Amino acid sequence: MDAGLGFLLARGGGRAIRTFNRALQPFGVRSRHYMVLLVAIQAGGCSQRDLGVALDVDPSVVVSLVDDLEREGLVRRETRPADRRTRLVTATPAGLDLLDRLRALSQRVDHELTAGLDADERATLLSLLRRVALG
Amino acid sequence: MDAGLGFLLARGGGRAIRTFNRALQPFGVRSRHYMVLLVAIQAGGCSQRDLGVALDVDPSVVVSLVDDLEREGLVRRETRPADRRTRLVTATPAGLDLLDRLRALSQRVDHELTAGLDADERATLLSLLRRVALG
DNA sequence: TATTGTTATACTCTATAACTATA
DNA sequence: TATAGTTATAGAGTATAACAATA
Repeated sequence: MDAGLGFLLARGGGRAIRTFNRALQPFGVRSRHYMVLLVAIQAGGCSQRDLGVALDVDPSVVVSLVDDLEREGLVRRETRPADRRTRLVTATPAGLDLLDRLRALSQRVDHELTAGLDADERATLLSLLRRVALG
Repeated sequence: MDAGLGFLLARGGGRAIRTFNRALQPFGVRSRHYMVLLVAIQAGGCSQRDLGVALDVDPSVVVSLVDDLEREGLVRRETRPADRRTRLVTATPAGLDLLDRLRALSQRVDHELTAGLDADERATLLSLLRRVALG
């Protein structure tokens, strides 16, 4: 099929999300929850606004994702005295523990998605995607 | 950010769909309608089942996409005497005409999405994506 | 029995606007 | 006034199951 680049991106992205979500099912979270956990932990605590920027989603979406994670005891919202508008999202020990396992899972899924590529090709794709998907 | 390949694919795909849909707005269709038109015309008529396979979507989704296009007079459903279960989706002259314009639009959007890449890099990305997104 | 298309339904995702509390 | 977070809502996308017509 004479598919354009945008179509291939969209289709590959859909496939990536579905595959990862299926793999995440036993853990009771979905791919976006994983991303929130990942960003919050890597930053050592992160405002919801910054989470929205990092994930490229609306602040209102961040609210419900953090709600879900908080309900599961995986993150906490802390109010910072410096600016009492912002809520600093930090991981609990349970959140840190879960992220460790999900990181490995994420790598397995990435590998499965690119099963047809060798290591060099995978690295090339990753670097090109970074320049297209971010910024 | 330490983003995995799946995350970058998902994010790039989302960006591609949103950008293309915005560009398509004046034409009254969305990206999936474009894909249906494209596949149906390239195949010179296509069953709904095959459209679903080509687009990687459920048959029930194809129904509503073809409904939309038929309502706009862009495609027709023909019953084939050979197998009266299948509906052959073919483009009308108006559909062919629209596709011509949308093809150019799609190329512009693809170019915009990969604005940071040179021609070689764009070709490499396209070929790698084909192997990841299809099959 | 199996397949094509259809309908119905529920859930997720996306996008927007309006509101609150703080600055 | 502007910003961070929240709530509400509508529209689009996704996933499933059940059904009719036909093979």
